[in-house]
Amino acid sequence: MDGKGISKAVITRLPRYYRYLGELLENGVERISSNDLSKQMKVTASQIRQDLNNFGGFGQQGYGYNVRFLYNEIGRILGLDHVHSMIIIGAGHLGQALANYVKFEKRGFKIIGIFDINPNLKGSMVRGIGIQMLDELPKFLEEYTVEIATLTIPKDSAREVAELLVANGIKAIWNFAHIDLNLVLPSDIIVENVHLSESLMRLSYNLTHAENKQKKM
Amino acid sequence: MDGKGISKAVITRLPRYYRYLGELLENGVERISSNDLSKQMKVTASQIRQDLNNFGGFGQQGYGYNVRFLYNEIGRILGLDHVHSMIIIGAGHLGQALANYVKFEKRGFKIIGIFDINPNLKGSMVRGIGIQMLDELPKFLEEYTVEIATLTIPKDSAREVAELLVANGIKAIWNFAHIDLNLVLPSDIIVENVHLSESLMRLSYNLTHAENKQKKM
DNA sequence: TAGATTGTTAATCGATTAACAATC
DNA sequence: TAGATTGTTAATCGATTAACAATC
Repeated sequence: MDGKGISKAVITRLPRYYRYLGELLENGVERISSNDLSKQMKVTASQIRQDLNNFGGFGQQGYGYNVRFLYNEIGRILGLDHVHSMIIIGAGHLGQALANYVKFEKRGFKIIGIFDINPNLKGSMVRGIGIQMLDELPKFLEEYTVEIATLTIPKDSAREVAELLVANGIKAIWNFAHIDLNLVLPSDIIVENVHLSESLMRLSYNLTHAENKQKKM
Repeated sequence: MDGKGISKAVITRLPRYYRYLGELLENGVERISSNDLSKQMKVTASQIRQDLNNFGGFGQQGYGYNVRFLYNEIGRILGLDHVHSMIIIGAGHLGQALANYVKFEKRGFKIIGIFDINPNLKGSMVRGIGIQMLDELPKFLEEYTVEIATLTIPKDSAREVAELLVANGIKAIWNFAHIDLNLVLPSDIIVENVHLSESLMRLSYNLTHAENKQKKM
């Protein structure tokens, strides 16, 4: 009934369910059947039911699913029912953009520190948080409980910094550097990658092969 | 021998192969076998050979793969052998961060315009490009050939703007808004999503269920 | 109760891995 | 030539879809 042995594909779909349910909730929809939801999301009803039943029976025969209840349950499954403290390593454009992204805080991801190695940035404020130097990190991690470290630094220093983070107790890394940290860090460290250039390459691939794609439709 | 009927999973792996081959190239490695590469990438040699053979026989029995050749071939498959012109819609923190990301240009993604609706931003320069107002977009798209539009705007206006883009000839959208544009746009429009909050939720999921995960190891 | 819709088992489909003949 | 390694077919595994009995 919990997160053991759930396939990656299922986990990837959970946030999407959560998003659709949140919208239904906003629109005042009280209940929904897997069939109706499947039409909106363009997936099979069977998949929705299978996915949800990995975590428990949230529906009711003859009724469907209560939107608010299911929304909350998925939120709980995703760990959005409590606050996650976060730091950002790398106060470049991307790091600052993430720090300024209000929506994360609404979802319970609270940024409590920003670090960089560029002395010119020292003390600069980003959304009310002063940028600190990387060598202040160990002391900071002793003082504050931090769950997630966001890595927005160039690839070349990413491994070294990640190892420093892990040595100081960080358990999860949101990694924007183009390196497979999961292959170099201990296996119990959680790494979630956002590789923007790989995303752009997939787009480029689809653009380049658009003619063939068309044929299939 | 080309991009027809290639599965999404394969396409997702191509940029990763490209990255590893690029690193091998930098390190002066001339040739590599699927077996050696599989050890570095932590995938099966069989998968590497199967993936590559979707596009052609790039190797040689008894020798393996020539690194430079394979690197170039994958680059060509991904469409990185020619320049893609790009515009950014939404000059907020994220849009500006992307505009400032030098690496894209090195890969052939050339940003030639930035648009926003905030009149305060009009004329502001980002990496040498002046921010234009959204109502200047149709004229701009008549004048310049633009392949990709990057959408870094709030979800609420994303659909409308995307439809405007499509109406003016845009064929591919790099979408950072939390909406499934592919479901509302014509099916020949290419949409590549980067949903940061969904990535963060997956991280949160793995963090929340870390104990169970441990057990499996 | 009758109708609707879930939860769950069984069938199908597709992707990954293994095996090996072809060949450099 | 002998050894190495690919390209490709066959076997396995896992994920998706279909079907339906259970039940609200």
